Amino acid sequence: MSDKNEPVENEQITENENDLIKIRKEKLQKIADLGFEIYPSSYEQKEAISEIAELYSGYSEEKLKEENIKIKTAGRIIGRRIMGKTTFIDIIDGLAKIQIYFQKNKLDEKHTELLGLLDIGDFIGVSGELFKTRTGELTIVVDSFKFLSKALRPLPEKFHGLQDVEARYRQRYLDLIMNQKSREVFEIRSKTIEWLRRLLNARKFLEVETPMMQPIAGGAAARPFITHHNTLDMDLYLRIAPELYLKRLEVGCMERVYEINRNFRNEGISTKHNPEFTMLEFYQAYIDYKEMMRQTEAMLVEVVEKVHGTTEISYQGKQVNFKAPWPRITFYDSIMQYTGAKKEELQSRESIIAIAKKNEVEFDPKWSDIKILNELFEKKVEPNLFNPTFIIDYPLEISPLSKKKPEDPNLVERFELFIAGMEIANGFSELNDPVDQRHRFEMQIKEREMGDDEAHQMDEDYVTAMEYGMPPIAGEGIGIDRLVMLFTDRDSIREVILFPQLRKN
RNA sequence: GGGCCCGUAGCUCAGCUGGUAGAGCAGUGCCCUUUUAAGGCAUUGGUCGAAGGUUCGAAUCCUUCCGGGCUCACCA
Repeated sequence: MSDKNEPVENEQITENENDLIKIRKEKLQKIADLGFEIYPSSYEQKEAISEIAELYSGYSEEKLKEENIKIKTAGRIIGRRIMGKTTFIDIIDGLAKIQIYFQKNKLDEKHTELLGLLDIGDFIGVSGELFKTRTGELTIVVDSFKFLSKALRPLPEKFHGLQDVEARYRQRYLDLIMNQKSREVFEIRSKTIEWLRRLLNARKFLEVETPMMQPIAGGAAARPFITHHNTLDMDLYLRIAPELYLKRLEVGCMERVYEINRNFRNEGISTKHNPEFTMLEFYQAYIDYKEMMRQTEAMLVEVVEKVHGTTEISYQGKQVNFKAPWPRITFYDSIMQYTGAKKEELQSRESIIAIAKKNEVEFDPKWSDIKILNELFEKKVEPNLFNPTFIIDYPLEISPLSKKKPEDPNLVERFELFIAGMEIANGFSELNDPVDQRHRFEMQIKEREMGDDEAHQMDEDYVTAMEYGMPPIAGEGIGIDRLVMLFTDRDSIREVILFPQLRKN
């Protein structure tokens, strides 16, 4: 913190320390006084605890005795049972736990003292033979051990673990030590992303990285974060989507590209929204949104199978069946289906308002017809879409970057994928007509002038790129955090993000 | 941002129709060579989120602020 080494500061730290920390510091000093290195730099060739468990837990007591299996491993102490001349210690390496058995008559005087100076939370390296205790637990009986690092602060309680939600998010490291479930969430998160990458790579997609700091924040309807570059003396926006850059790459004949990274949206925080969130966006030339849906379906089914081992998962007490094919329902049909409205009732403003009232969906009279329809969709349709469902053919007005349907220019070739009532993906046949694109941006600018600060800005540079010629493309964004929520049965996005955004404390 | 709920020992929690703070775990000391939420005996530890107010007296009642959870609004 300070490079001045002011004694005042040291005193303050000491004053703030409670006895538990003081005692642990004294123990560390005693360990040093005994001649042990207190922060040694390595403990090499150690075996993973999870691998030891995997390899040998099936062995019988007799077999272990015969084979004299020597083990060297290391980890953090999370439990200790002292019984006079013997001590049992549990250590973990993040994936698994193993029991270590110390016998005083096998240790020299210095190591006996060292054993007494260990605390829960400390790191040790041990070597010894494997055996099974009376109760059948795989255990290492120590013939030597090494002190590796000290925990000056005590870990949370062993039985209840760390329950305080705020502490679990702010001090995620403690959550990961104490709560195996939490650790598993991030294993599944990693696996999910790994499999998405593998499947895309197998389909000859190229992984790319496009700017996270952009002069115009485009590609989605959202308020951006603003930042400033000092040397260039210019304001930049943290990206709300990589979309317009990835499509510039399509102009550059990169036919299949994808990017997995963070987007930033300066909006409300909730159990389903973190200001920074992870999206997979991918674009493929020469296909349309229908083919994109087929590929999405195939890919997600495979990811679920790889990550979960089955296509049926349980989410918040309900079953979600990923088995293909997934239903495709048009935006308007879905509203009719769940509100009981007839087709002609969705045509005029009066009847749309009547439908909203009949379905007890609140709206602002200033809203456009489309916005009221969208509200009907979100309130009456979305919560019912539990098994994976594609909603297709959205109104033009809310889709400024997608291609019109040839047979109905008021609709676009767009789909959104809903699972467990959550929007998981959004994709469309990409608009590649630069004249139409400029016109759409102009429509958005009008929206912006009417007070919608989430409406899209004009991006001349993007239109210019398109004027050089853009092939037919379909593109899609998949919300990784929400997908992981599904796979881990979590109802809050904060449970699947290691360090979710919180107020400063 | 609105509504409801929460903040007490390192951790998990009691105590809250006002009388000045408790338990379990962790810690410390002693006993214990197959325990596993080990056990037994003893024991340390608290600006009761912060600041005001009411009161003879506030962890408890009131106000404001800080932090969190759920929810509504906005969004993915």
